[in-house]
Amino acid sequence: MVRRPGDSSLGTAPRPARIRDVAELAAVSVATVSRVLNEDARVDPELRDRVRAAAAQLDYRPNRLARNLRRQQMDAIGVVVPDIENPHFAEMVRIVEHIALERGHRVLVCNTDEDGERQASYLQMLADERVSGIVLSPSDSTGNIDLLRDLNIPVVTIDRTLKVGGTDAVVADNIPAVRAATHRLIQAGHRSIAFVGGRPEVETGSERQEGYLAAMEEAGLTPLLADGGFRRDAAEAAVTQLLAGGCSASALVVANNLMALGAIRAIRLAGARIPTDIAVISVDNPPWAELLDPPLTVLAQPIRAMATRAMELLIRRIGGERFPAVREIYPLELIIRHSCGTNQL
Amino acid sequence: MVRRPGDSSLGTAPRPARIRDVAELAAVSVATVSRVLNEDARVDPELRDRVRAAAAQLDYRPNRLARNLRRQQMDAIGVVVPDIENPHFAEMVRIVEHIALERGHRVLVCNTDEDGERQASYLQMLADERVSGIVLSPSDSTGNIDLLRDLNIPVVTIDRTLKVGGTDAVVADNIPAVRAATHRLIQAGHRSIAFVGGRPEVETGSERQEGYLAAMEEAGLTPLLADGGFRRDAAEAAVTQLLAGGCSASALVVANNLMALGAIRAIRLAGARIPTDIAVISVDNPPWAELLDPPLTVLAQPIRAMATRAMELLIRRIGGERFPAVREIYPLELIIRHSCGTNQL
DNA sequence: CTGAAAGCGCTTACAG
DNA sequence: CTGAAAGCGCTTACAG
Repeated sequence: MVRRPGDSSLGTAPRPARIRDVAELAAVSVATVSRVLNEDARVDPELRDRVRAAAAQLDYRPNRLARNLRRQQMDAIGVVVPDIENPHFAEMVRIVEHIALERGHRVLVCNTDEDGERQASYLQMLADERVSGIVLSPSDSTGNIDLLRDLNIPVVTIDRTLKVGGTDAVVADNIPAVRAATHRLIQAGHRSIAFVGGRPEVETGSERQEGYLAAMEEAGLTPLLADGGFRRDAAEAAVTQLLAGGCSASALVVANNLMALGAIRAIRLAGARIPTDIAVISVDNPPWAELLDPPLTVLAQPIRAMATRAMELLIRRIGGERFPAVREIYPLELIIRHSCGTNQL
Repeated sequence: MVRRPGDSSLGTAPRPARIRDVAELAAVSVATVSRVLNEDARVDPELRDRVRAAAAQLDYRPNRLARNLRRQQMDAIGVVVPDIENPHFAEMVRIVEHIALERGHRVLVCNTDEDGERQASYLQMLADERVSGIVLSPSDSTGNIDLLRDLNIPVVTIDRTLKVGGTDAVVADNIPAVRAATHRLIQAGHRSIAFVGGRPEVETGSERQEGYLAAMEEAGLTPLLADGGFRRDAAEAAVTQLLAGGCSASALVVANNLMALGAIRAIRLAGARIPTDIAVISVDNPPWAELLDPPLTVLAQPIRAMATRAMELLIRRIGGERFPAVREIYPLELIIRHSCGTNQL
């Protein structure tokens, strides 16, 4: 049994009006209704008003699912980040979203939780739903982008990028920044400096480690790597183990803000003091960094500029513009606070 | 001109295979292909294998947009939160997402940024796309849920709830918690206690304020309200103004963690010390609370339990289960650290 | 168990 | 400017 719009027997909600209902009420064709609603072609003003009135009267809302099928796209931008609990990415999402909404795009946020499989499945989903574009900060730099490319869905990567080329990338200049920071610790007299690293299989992880290693090597010092996997708890465990191992590290370079939290906690629990016993420098500048005890010395990333640029590129691609893939690199800023030893750097 | 699957002239990507192509290759009907792919009815094993082989050979992926239209739903759970940069909601999102994925649901995250209009437009979008259910933490408690109800899309609210009844709600027991915390400050000798509040038009905002007011009134003390709008910067400005106004507040009750950051910063900038000059208690227990200077006394919410319960309810609703709307209330836990004065409470 | 056919609700060449 | 009609790619009663 097919229910008609008017047919609202008690209990069940009335079936929503379809375009055909509007057409009938306005005494025009469905094509005309469609045109009016999409402000498409020039339609006779009188018909336009009739259609609008009919639509209003029936409380008509176009069925998006039908439109999606017909157009083979869902008209939204997907934002895929590795860890929504990381304030760095949370801020990025907010900025991207703000710009997208401003430009009339809807946005869908997906959190891959530093998991390659989840990334794959979310990208698959966004491809299946035919989003118009994707801002991706990969959990897995080997991520498969082919399906997106086949479907002509533009992707711009941000913060971290993909192994395969061909997509626009907006990244931070990690290597020199971490190298310089490590170098300054060395100049301040530190000889035993450990690196609390994030997943080396990801660009930011490997680059930050590389920067640290370069500085250590230049100074002829032995590097000391602790694996924090970009996560707070893992970093806490790694640093606890480091300290328990009788290691004599007098300084720590930490690869992101979540791990800084874990590292600091581990140091405290071990009864050591910052910066007296152990100096700390971390990447990222979350709002609480300056309020910590002691205030945290950081390498701040220009998230707003990066996110803005990424959206600019994506929107141009969505608009069909064609240009060679760009890779843009933004410098980090060293903000010296107290956790690295006052004014020592 | 219609392009056929095989027809991949240079340059353009080959059109993706459709169900009909699979059917032809496997020499069965499209109905059979559909059945095999949906593991629907019992299909003859031989046909099944043929279909699977054909699908694999053509690298067939069902067109989700067509399926969505046919089924009138997109098979995903929408998660709508007021502020993705607030670690409280970020954690909630992660837990909800984890459970959803575990149960085979895809998830779409939407951030309404404490904005009623954005909430309306995201709910509209999720309705239009026919998600199977929504976890909503409202930015605007007057939010319109009717369209969701008309479409039979279940909604459960979490943390904050809606004015209109009829939806399941999982909330924290804000009033007694804030009242008790305020009361303890009073017992510790404080007479001038200010409240840094979040948007009173939202449930958590009004309830926390109510708890504070109740305690003050019971003690015959004059309340002092500062509006922080649940935002860090606004709270910093409000507290700065409070202190500049020559107010003699010796303690602050802050309604969420973001505002605590702002309040602490304002106190520092004003040259006052915590807890000596001003004691601070805040709602929320983000990971950095214990690492602040001084460690922050907080009212912690059982986010995991709340999010888990919310998902349980939602999944039952999605499964078609019918039961009266529930409202579940979870207690907060007072965690005493140093920011309220050592052991004074 | 299997297939032919209807239909989900739009959009968009095509003709007039 | 307007309408009749085809078609987007599936799913699912219905018959056999």
